[in-house]
Amino acid sequence: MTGTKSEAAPRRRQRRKEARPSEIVAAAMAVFVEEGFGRATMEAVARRAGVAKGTVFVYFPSKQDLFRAVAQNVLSANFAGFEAAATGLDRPLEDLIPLLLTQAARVGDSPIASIIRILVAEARSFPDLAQVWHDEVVAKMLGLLTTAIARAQARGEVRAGDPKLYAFSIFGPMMAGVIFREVFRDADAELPNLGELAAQHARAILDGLRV
Amino acid sequence: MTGTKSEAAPRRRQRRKEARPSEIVAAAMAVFVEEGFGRATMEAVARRAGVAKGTVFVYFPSKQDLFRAVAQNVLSANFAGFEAAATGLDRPLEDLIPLLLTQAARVGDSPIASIIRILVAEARSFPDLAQVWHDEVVAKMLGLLTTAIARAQARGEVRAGDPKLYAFSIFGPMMAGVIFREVFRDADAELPNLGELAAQHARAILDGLRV
DNA sequence: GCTAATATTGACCGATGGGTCAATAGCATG
DNA sequence: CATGCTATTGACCCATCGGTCAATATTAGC
Repeated sequence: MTGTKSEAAPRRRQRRKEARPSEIVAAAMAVFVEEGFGRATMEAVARRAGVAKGTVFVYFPSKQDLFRAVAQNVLSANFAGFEAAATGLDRPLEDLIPLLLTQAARVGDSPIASIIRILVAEARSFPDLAQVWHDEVVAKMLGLLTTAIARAQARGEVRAGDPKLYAFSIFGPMMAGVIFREVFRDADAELPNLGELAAQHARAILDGLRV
Repeated sequence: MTGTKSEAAPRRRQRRKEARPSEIVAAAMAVFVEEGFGRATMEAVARRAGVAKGTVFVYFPSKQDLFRAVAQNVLSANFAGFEAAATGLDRPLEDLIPLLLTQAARVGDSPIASIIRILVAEARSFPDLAQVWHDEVVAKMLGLLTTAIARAQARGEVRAGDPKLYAFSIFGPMMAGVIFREVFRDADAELPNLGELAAQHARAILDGLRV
């Protein structure tokens, strides 16, 4: 920022109305991931986006709105595949569960994990965001899985029990693993390998659910 | 807070050096639980403790230190029982797992759940706290469980596989349930019953782990 | 080029809240 | 009751940061 006499010295201003929002959202995601919501500043977001602070407020009326946009963006971009992946609700759980858990394992190293952490942290401060997140992502996935389990029960493949709670039995360890890695990434801790966890847990829980 | 003409109107000041720290920690816990770390103010903590803001700073040099004290207090108070409960490492997993999961279910409605949420949220901001939490609580419990599983494997009761990852298979769903309830408590969502989850998951995962 | 329209800027504002400290009130001691 | 010690107070300080807006640079149209 200081020294080095300015490299290439491009125009200081540039009007690119179309590109701004996505650029700002991308910058905001990076800052939120690094700093969390509380410590992240709009100034930092602006700097990262190569833009003045005022510009950010032109496109996003408040910090909360910006955060909403980031969350929306990340979630829609990365969870879209899930629904498609699980369309075959009637396929045997032997196929569905490993598929879902492998998908979940990929989440571990993506920005989604950080966004999830922040959402967990700030759910109380953004009740409506928590609601949207629940309705658009969590309830859908949970519903999908629950339905698949219920059908497997109807086919006599899975033991009796509340299918919704079985859904927790299935994805819970992955969620725990993702959060564990998020929280203790910088601590001196042995982090679980999510791929192995997915494979091993899939085998165990499948056997456990059988009649 | 206003009105009602002041009840009992006791002395405005009172010197109780011994009692202050614990009172302040208790008040801080309530405020942190309600507001989260970011939104909690030292003023609110002081008011809740029936004390001036300056007094809080006499006993806790900074907001971070206060938070540290709260976390330390909650964790040590409530997780002490776990170790004792799991002393019988060689008891069959059929006993140990339901015991642990039932314990975990109790966590769901205690302040621990909120503190855990905040710790998850702020782990990046308090690296040393995350380290302590890991070393004092998480690693211990995980180690206990891992050892128990490894011994069960040695006895031929549990299938092959990484015992540490099996530990995630066991407690992961409970953690997911606790966090789910924390995050969506105020959302329009159906919250899982932790007691039922503990019982049902214990049965399923025990069967799944068998050779 | 000239001009109108507007995207962009960054200095500025006001509120918030962590942290300080000189003054003060309660207590112990003789 | 006087006195010294100190626990307690709350007014104050000031850095931070979300948010505003009049000025300005850039672009498009003619």
